[in-house]
Amino acid sequence: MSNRRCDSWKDVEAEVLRRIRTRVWQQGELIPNEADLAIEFGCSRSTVNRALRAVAESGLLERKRKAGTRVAANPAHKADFKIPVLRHEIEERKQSYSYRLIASQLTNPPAPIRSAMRLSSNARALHIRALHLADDKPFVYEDRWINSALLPAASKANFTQTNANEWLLANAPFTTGTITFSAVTANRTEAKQLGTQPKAALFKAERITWDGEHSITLVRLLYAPGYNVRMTI
Amino acid sequence: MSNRRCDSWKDVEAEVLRRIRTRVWQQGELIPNEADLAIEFGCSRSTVNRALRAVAESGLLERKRKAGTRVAANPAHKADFKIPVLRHEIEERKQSYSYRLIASQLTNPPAPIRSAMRLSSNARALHIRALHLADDKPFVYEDRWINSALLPAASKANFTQTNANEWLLANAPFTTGTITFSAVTANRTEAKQLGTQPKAALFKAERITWDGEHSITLVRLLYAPGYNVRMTI
DNA sequence: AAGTGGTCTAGACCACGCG
DNA sequence: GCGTGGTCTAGACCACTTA
Repeated sequence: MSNRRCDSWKDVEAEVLRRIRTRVWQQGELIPNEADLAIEFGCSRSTVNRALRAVAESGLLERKRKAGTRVAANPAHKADFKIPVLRHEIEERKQSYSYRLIASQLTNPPAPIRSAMRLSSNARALHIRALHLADDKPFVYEDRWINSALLPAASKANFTQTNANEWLLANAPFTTGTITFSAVTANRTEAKQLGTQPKAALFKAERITWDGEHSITLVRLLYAPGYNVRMTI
Repeated sequence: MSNRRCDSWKDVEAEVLRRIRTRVWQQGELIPNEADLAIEFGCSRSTVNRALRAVAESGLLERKRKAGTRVAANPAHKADFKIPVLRHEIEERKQSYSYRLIASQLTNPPAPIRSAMRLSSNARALHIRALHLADDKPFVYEDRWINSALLPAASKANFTQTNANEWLLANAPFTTGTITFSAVTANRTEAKQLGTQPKAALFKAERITWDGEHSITLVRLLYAPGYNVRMTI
């Protein structure tokens, strides 16, 4: 029982996970400190530390200096979500991707947009509407604003060929931001573009990205009926 | 330019991120190896390693043995999503949480459910329908199946007092699974329960969790109109 | 074959936060 | 105060992958 040799941090991690799952270590309970575990597992404290940190990151352990490490009382389930590039998402389904620009104009955004993007009241932004198609059927309706003060080149880009998302990936990568999912009812324009009935339930993803204090883009994506987002816990 | 002292791995990480953002290191470009960076930053290779691993986990760097480390060509934006416990989500909005059990019965699930949960055709499962309320207004309609073969205790649990999610957290923690978001149109029953109009667009979250090869629970949550899920990129 | 990241070690010091 | 986890170091060996 005592000589559980673990030669790598993954071994330690696996053994720790086993003890949590089988409740050798109960929920909320304090587990031995790193030094003792290092002795028990026959490895160095660094190795134990690496393993415990990994498990803690997944939410199953809570660690505090001096207080020690305990099994999470209610394990915060986390899911990891990778934001897909539309083209890839469609091609992964073995459908052909295409793209159609509907409109593109430099204009003063309405107040809610200005506010969300922290733009001054007289600022201008590039307003783009476009359609992404899978096998020539409407897949996503995109309504986007780009902060043209921050990205003047955007006004000159040709968005009939390149879609805005991919242009931004190449020209303004490495951003932070938030993404919001919700369900909305299609209005007449949206329904028409997506080829569905008005009042259809649509999945909506809204994303705003930042370069430090400056907003880069605010985009609303409306997905054709039947779409879903899947994440692994 | 050369003597960028970095005393901690967070310093190194910050400097690396700065170089990526300001394009000192271009997209797709190979960056110096760990040993060289350690010299440049005046720290040990372990410290550099720790920092680069952290950045790579966030998707901005791609690392391969022998091939070296390069700035990601198209930075896979990842978002981290923590699955909220309904009670906490509501209480964080400073609303009062309450819960109402609608029905609970042990029965043979329909084929799609059996298939998703990998249950045999004659298996029985606990079918629960319930309502979660915020300030006494319907917030979420829950339709859940619990694998009673795996969790016989569930059949005896009193789900009029404790909601199923919290019961499962206490009795079947540490699971894996998938979660799916979509938009649906409310049917008559759902609309009635949530106090909305039929055909309203509702946000739906469907989650299935596993204990190894055995399904534990399949739950469908329908949120009252206006709900959204937010994640940080 | 050789260079790169991946990992382990033993030891050290430190920062936090409980009592 | 003092035990805990957090981190850094210098050195070593290994595993993978490309050239």
